[in-house]
Amino acid sequence: MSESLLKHIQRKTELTPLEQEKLLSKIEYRKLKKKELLLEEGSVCDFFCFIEKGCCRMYLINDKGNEQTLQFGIEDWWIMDYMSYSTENPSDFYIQAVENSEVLIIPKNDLEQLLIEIPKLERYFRIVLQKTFAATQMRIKFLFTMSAEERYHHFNNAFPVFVQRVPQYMLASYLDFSAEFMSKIRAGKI
Amino acid sequence: MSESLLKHIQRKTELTPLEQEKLLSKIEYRKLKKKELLLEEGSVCDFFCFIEKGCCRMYLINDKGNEQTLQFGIEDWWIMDYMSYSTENPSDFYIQAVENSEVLIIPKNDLEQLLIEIPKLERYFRIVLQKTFAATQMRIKFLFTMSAEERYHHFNNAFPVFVQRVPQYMLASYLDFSAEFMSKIRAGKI
DNA sequence: TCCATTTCTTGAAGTACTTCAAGTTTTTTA
DNA sequence: TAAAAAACTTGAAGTACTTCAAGAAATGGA
Repeated sequence: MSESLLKHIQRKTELTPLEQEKLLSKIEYRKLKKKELLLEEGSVCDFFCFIEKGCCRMYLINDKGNEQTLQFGIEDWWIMDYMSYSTENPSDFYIQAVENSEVLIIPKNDLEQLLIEIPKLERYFRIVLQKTFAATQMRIKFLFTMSAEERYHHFNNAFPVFVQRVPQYMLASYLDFSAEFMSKIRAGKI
Repeated sequence: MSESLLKHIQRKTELTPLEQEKLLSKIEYRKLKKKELLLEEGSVCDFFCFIEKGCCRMYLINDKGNEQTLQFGIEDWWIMDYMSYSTENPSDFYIQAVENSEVLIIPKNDLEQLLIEIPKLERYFRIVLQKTFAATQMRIKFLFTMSAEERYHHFNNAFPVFVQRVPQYMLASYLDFSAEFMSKIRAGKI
């Protein structure tokens, strides 16, 4: 427990044993059952969340009452509502375990303190965020340039294992089309 | 020149005069004429770019030969292709001055060195990236939940001054609809 | 100040999706 | 291991856009 986060950090920067200990002392380990919520619409996202095992997603419920998935996260990814974290306004989103999962939570107050006490963490998060944003720029490119069917096939090719792990209706909304349309694409009826 | 970047950094972390000097020695100041390109599809984005004055955009040319704007940047924003920067693969994008602009360029090699020599810069970029990503999460929310007309009105309300500065057809593609549809929305014909 | 270029507008026709409703299959739980 | 819940499928009807083509208006450069 917490091994995977330390490893992930160690791949980008080296923490001393003391720094590791300091970090670990602020981390809350949590098991989430499938479908369990880590964040609900209306509450403030006052933490960073690292996924050790399993799969989580961030979603919202739209005007028509349907869920739309904005992000997925699996092992070694961080998942949170950055806007709510930064402004401390209530979140528009839910964060939910898609599978039984194990996550590490760092409360905002602790994290902000840790970043001051362990400047190497700044480097770690800078690198993580830079990669995350790079991936998001590409995602927007795909959303802008590909048809629904193209997005499905592209995602399927790029992350075949991942596609097995999540229900199709969640993937459909992540790719920004309806679950029914996903069915038709898969059946080759398009 | 370069004052605005130092100020921007100083709002988030304090650099010593020596650190400031070190940073400035690696910065290339560039004036861009309206329409001038800073990055072209096919070349590697091997720099970070800070906008001191003016307005730039990142766009691509799609299958049909149309430009689609993925990002805008104005004073005090960074604009680049993070994926190309990180992988050093050729970019899919163009970065272009929308107005006559003044930008600061930090070449990748220099920046990576600076980040090691001046750890406080890690903090600065971590904060910048965190804000940028927060804004992008909201943008995806808007793209997913709002109609074209709603996106237009929302953007207009949120950034009225900015809307004056860019041609409508660029804004239309940024909001992910056609220039013609933008015209119809504005004319109230929808 | 005039010509060229860029940007914006309009309407008509087409299309890539969505929505709805109902039924089927798969998975989970007791 | 049966019942309940969740996930997937199908077809028909609707709609929010796009595309095309042509012209009008605004802007920029010599």
